[in-house]
Amino acid sequence: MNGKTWRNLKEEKADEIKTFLLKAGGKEEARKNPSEVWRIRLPDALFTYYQNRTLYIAHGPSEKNLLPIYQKMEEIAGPRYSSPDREMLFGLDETGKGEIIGPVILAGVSFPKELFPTIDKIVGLSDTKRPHKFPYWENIFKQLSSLKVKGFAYFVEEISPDKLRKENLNRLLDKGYKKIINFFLKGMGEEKRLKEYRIVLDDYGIGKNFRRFLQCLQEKGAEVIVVKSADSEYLEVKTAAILAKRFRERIIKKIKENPKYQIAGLTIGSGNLSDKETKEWLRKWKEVYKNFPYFVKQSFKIRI
DNA sequence: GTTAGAACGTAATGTTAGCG
DNA sequence: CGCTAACATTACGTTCTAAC
Repeated sequence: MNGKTWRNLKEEKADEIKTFLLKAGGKEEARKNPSEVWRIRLPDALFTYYQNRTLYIAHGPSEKNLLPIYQKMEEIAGPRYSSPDREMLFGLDETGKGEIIGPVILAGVSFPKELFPTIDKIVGLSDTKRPHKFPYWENIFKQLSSLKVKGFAYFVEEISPDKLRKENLNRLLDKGYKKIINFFLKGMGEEKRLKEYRIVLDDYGIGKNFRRFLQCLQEKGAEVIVVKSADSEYLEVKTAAILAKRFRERIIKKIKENPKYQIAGLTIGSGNLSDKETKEWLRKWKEVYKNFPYFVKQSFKIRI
């Protein structure tokens, strides 16, 4: 079973979608959980609407028959993301802040607004709020990469655990994002083109200097948006989040598969401290080798 | 297999009581 | 009066559980 999630779907819109699904041959089934509002089954697909306004779609291996239904649903509910109001969209996001293993990865993506519907199809319904195996991220990444010829571009920055030990995380994020933006500015040639851009990033606690830099971009004509949980509102930020995730997962995978970094049958696990395998690996590694390898964040103040 | 929600981790930053 | 330690809040995460 494959799943897709549609978040922040308003009650009225959900009602309209329900009516439409029933008309399209769906059969309403009994709620199986107090958090559910309704569930409707179509051939090879189950639509469940939850009280927190999430519509979850569980479907079989082929979703070809569902495409017209998705299309109709979008017509009813409107776009899930803030519509493109500029020619070019530019989103930034990071991943790996809360993990003890591996770097923090920053990503920036830019694409022309014409690609918005295409990218929406690729990442719009993808489920990024829970863990997935590497091929899940890789598959999305490959689809996005194929859009390079049509103007999709990305840049990735890495903050190593070593850097994190010496400097404030948020200031490193400031620097990393600035670097990414400058790289793009160079790529676009003329700053005049800033007028075509909408730049969106998450509010992680931006520093004064970087804020000034962003202000400067705004004065030069760019639309700059800094908001909390930007990835659920802006497609360009969600796309950047996926890219960051893919690059981080690739690094984690390489470490995990390296026999040099396995001990007593243990791998590094997910890299998060709440992962029992990660914690056990850290304990064992310290016991045997005393010092940790380069990819362990010494900045974390925990005793193992 | 899914959800919601809480528990459990980190870092950074905002707030405030109280000490010298 | 100013500084600082302690507490609270807000981000980022994963995992567990009850309910299907």
